[in-house]
Amino acid sequence: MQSNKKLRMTCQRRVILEELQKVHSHPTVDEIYEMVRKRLPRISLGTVYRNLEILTKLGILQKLEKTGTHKRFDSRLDDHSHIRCVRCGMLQDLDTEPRIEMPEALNQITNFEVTGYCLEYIGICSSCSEAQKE
Amino acid sequence: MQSNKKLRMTCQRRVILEELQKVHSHPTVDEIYEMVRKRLPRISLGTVYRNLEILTKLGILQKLEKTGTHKRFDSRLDDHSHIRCVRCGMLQDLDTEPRIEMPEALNQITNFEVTGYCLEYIGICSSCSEAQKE
DNA sequence: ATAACTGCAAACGTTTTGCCAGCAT
DNA sequence: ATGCTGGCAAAACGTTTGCAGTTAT
Repeated sequence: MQSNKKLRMTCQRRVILEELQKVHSHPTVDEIYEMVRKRLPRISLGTVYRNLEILTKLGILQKLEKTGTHKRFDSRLDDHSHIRCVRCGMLQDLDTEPRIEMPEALNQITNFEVTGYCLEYIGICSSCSEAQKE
Repeated sequence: MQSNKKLRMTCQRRVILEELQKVHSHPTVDEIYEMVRKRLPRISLGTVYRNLEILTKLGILQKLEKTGTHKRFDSRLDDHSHIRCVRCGMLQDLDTEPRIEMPEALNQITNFEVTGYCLEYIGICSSCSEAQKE
């Protein structure tokens, strides 16, 4: 799984990582870019994207929103869970509903009006893991 | 919450809805466009987007991937949950981890190699609900 | 010398928008 | 007549990529 490329902890890479470790929010790439630019004014957005991707592949960062970039719509209206293949992006309904702690306590804890949830299991679907064996 | 516009159930709107109700997968907009185009060859992609959005606002459809379009990265590596404000998009960690049914049974049920999950509660954060009152 | 890396700008794919004509009320 | 709507094309947006020059080994 590990790449065989040699990795250099360049200044840009280190600063991106440090800035991301500094905050507990989950900044978007643009926000990260702005944070990093205060220390490295000449860094480019492309470099930020590239390094975030590399650091994620190395397991040093985690990408949130594993969910794809395409919008998807559902005629089923209740909260229900999905499972997504990280390889091919396939998304399917989960029929057995996992038990989710009811959000009532959450309202207090988080100070949100919690209106629903969005649970996706992530994994590798059978056809992708078949394909891998070839 | 309901808009005060008059809604016409036009042909395009109806076909989009019907096609979406026909399938149990969660097609992307592009896929929906192709499905609808078989019945209405002259429909435009913009119309599909507009109507999906309208039908969602009316509560007839549900938008999956409520999660934003921006990539976000996290230096925390464990699976942990988040809560997102649907108004302002703010995303924050959830400290109290809800109990998620362990994915072991899931492997069998879904035929996936389940590797993790992604749980987001959705709601309205306190500053947004304050702002609303004004 | 080689390979990894950066900045820049262009390209890309998805989604949104402005405009005008058409249609229902 | 009014106002919601659709088709089209252009714009906008976030992200990725190609290239040429730089840096570390």
